[in-house]
Amino acid sequence: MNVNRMGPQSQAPSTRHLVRQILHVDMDAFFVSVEELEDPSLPIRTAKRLCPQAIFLRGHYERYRDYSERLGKLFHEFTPAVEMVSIDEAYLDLTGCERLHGGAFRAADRLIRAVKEHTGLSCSAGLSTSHVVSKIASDQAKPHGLLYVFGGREAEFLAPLPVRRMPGIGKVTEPELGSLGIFKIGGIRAYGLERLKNHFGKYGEWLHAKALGKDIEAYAYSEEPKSISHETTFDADTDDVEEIERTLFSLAELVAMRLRDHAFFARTVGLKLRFVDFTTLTRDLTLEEPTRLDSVIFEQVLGLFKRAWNGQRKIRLLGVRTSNFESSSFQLGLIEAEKTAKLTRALEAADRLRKRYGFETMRLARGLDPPSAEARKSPPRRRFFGRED
DNA sequence: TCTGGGGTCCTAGGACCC
DNA sequence: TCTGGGGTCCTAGGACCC
Repeated sequence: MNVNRMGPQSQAPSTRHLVRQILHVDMDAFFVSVEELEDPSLPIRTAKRLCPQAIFLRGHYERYRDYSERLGKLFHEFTPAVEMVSIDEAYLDLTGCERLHGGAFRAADRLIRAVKEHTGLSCSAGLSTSHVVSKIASDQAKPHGLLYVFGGREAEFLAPLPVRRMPGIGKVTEPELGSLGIFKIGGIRAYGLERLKNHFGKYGEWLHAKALGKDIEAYAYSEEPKSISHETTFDADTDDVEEIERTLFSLAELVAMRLRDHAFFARTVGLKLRFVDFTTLTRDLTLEEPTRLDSVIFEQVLGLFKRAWNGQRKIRLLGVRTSNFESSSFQLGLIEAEKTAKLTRALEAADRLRKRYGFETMRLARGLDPPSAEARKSPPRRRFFGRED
């Protein structure tokens, strides 16, 4: 393992004064590595080189999630303060782990070895006093390395790096900074807080703090999602109303299922439309009555769609989004409440079947494809229980 | 690179209220 | 009647991330 250190080449640092020690762990080529483990015969490097997106798109999400969960468990053996921020990435707060692990640096080193040992996967990690710096450090440490940035040396570590390395600076902000003569992270700091604020508003403050290696937001990572959405791009652009409605219904089903899974009611439902020419629009609607029912979401989104589309331009992509969650619905009239509860129970039963046998086993009539000429002649395929194989 | 799907956060304007 | 200022909620869009 490559062990790089920023700062004095002395021994591993002490956490005696309880300086915050944030570790960012990032898996190396996660999807590809999992595939290799599962099927070593796969000439995956060649495939990846030829077609970098293919593996990701056709990937095995279940498989990746399994590995991700195993990693999460392993991380928890080091500290209870684990934030999985994506399927292959986590922050661990190692502050004050002196007694248990002999210091954050040693813990980080052991963690990287443990990941390899227990899952066969390799990862990289950055350790510092803040989330931003650790994130950038883990990136610098790749592959299979650990980079520690000593407390007090954060800004110095960041200064020579190109601005694009900073998470939160993308393809729009990079040239904008460039037009101000700022190319390195150190340049952000040198430009000065006031001028940054004049130019970028609140984002200017954010930039300045990040350039010094400081976390600006509390990083209060919440387990609960703020929005749930599904979208799909058609194989061929379409203006076929039936196909559009069928698709919206399917998307509404997927979204509603996940709402019930989280025990959420959504107050706001939204539509996303992308036309042939790639122009994209969104429409939101806030309901009086929060919902988690497929049919309600579908009806509302369909309404939005009808108002937003004049039938002129063909459609490339449709999306259904819900947000503004509440944990319970408003008080309904007694009869209404009973109906809704019944319907919800039925849908939840359907959700359980779907989980067990796959989403396709249980579809409401609206979302199903129309029967093909073949199917109309022959007996219908059974879609309720189990698969046919 | 002719462009997939799931998210987060921010801004800005308008409606509405006091 | 015209005027002010502040606050909240809603909606649309955009930048960015993995």
